[in-house]
Amino acid sequence: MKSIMLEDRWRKGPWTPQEDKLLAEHVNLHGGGRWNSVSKLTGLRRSGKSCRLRWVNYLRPDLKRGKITPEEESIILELHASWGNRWSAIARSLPGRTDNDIKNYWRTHFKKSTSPSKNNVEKKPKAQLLTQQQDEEMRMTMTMNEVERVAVAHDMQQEMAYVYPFTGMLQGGSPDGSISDGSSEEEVSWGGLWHLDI
DNA sequence: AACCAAGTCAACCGCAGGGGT
DNA sequence: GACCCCTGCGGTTGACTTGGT
Repeated sequence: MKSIMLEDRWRKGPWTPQEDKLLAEHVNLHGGGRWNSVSKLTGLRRSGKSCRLRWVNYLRPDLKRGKITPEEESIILELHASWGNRWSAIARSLPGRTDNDIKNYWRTHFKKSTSPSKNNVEKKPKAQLLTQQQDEEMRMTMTMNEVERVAVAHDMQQEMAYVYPFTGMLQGGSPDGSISDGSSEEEVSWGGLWHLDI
């Protein structure tokens, strides 16, 4: 019985706009981290893990939406060749993209056609991976060709365009003072899936 | 128009590592 | 030093969408 109640403690499945709003407001007020306390402080019936994932993969204001560009794709290819499936590390080199984005992209675009390079990517102690990662990051910044530099600069511009509407919402609410009134374009990107009540 | 396969994406799970006690 | 808790990561799954027949 008790285990059933414990399992029942956390809600699962797609997030509702209300939950998103609560989480975004909480992170806006208190910052990220301490995810396990989020449910207590907000009343959300979501695990800390779930909250963190939702924030990182969807609500974060600096997220870039839309398709992976050819420039980003080439960066992914290069970094994956060096690092293998270190998605979070690769994501750090692609501002606005999450490890989940990249992982999904890789799976759908490359996994079938090319077997991932496993050079340098055998299981290694984390510390070793970190040093290698730092080396690679250094190398990336030094060897990034001109096309990629332009691409990154371009991405930064695009990113700003994405960021501001969202940060505006998160930091002070949307111009009309609400997360969504259901009529804004934002509502579209907030997902048609979620129009279900808790 | 209906069906099916492939593609896409959000979310969950299990594990490992780090920090605090 | 051992233990516990929290966080982050990578793998996987399942629902939904899109495109082809």
